[in-house]
Amino acid sequence: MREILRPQFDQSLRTHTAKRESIIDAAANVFCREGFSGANIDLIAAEAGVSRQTVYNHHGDKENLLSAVVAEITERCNARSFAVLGTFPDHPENLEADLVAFAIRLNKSCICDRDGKFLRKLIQTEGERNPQLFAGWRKDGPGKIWSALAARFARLAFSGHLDIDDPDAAARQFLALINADLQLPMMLGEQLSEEQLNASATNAVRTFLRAFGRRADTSAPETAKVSA
Amino acid sequence: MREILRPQFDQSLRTHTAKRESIIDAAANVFCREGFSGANIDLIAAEAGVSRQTVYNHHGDKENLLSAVVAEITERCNARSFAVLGTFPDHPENLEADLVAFAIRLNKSCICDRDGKFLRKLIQTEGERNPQLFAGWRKDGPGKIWSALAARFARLAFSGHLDIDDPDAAARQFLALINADLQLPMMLGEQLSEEQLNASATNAVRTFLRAFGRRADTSAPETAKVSA
DNA sequence: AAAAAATTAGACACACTTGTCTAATTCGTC
DNA sequence: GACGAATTAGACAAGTGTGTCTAATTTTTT
Repeated sequence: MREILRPQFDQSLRTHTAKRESIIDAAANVFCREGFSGANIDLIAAEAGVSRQTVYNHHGDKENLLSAVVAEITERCNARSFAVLGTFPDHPENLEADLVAFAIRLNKSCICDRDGKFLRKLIQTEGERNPQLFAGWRKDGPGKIWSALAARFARLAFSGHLDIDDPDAAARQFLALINADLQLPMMLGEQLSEEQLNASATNAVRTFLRAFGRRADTSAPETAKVSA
Repeated sequence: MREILRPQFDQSLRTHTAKRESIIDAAANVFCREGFSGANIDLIAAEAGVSRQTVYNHHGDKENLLSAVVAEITERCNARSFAVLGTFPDHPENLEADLVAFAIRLNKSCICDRDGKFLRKLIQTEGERNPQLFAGWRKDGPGKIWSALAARFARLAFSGHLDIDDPDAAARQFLALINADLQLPMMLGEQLSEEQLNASATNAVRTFLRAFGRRADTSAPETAKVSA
């Protein structure tokens, strides 16, 4: 039933999966724009450049198509989040600048991009009606990312760069702060400019460091090299 | 055509407006649960305890009903927000405790309540398709509330209770912080417990004051009167 | 080139929803 | 009790969307 018996030439496989991708992509766009009830399979098919029957051949019914879309986007989103998490400044040269750059990366590629927007929107519209649809997201998404980020902050605290009591809370607050200025435009579906992303991250990190930065760093920068 | 010629006895008016309220209320619930496309007028009528025809008599078509619902909820939500804003601790006895209590009030009656949830959800689902539907909310809602809150913080800074450069940014960040821990459960439609609200506000205010509290207060409280 | 598989357009049945209409009924007012 | 307005249940037409089916066509493999 799955993609079987197609080992020798991948020409068809390529177009086959290309169509599959195309359908998922179009479905994501339409679901995101119109919601589940408002989404029209004919429109999805047209937008994907395939016939309606092909959509049904690939994914069964509408519910199933939604599941496939959510699974796909969740996976992409999580992968990108962890990739960005890997660029966390564990050994910062300039803590403020490094955290700002990290925040911008995080916002750009995980929160403000099409997939992030799609997931937020869909979780809010369909999350209550269909909770197990997002069980995977819930499990591997925010939970793991938050604690991973908390671990990074804890390490920065241990190495003397930050002064943090509760790393988990600090991680959540860091994420909340870097999105503070973007919430409203994102809700209204506006496209965020480079300047907005920059300003938001800068504001956020400045406040974050006012709260969690080493007090010594502000008054005596030459005595910064302290702990191992 | 409007509600005219009904001055003498308000019995009928009461039931009339009671039905109107009931319809708006039911419609809000159903729109919120199912989205606009998914909402079913028959279901709204049933949930309001009236016949379908009565719904049409009161509000015309579905689009119109949505407008009425949004207008009603927006008004309620804004009114409540400004009411809570009136309880801001302008002359705090215990700044931390007062801000925590204020944050809890704000979350409880403006953000985590049914109306707040409804507005967020609906703005995200219908805001892009129908922006002028939320023009009123946009104009009188967050914009005014944010600047009003910023003015309060500016006053606290002026009176020496806080150390704030940019009151607007501080206000946005305050709001972001007090919601940091509630975002996820709210997205998933979970009911928030008293403990969660409490902990979220406490965490947020602690961080907010670490960032914007008078530095002097921690080390040398007697030299607090500085700036003019 | 032939066989097998996938895709396509179109028709189709079925269900659902919206918004209107009508006739009967309830309700408040006089 | 009688009148008028509002409400109700139900039928109704029109439109829309889903999911299936078929026959023709294209694409891929042998």
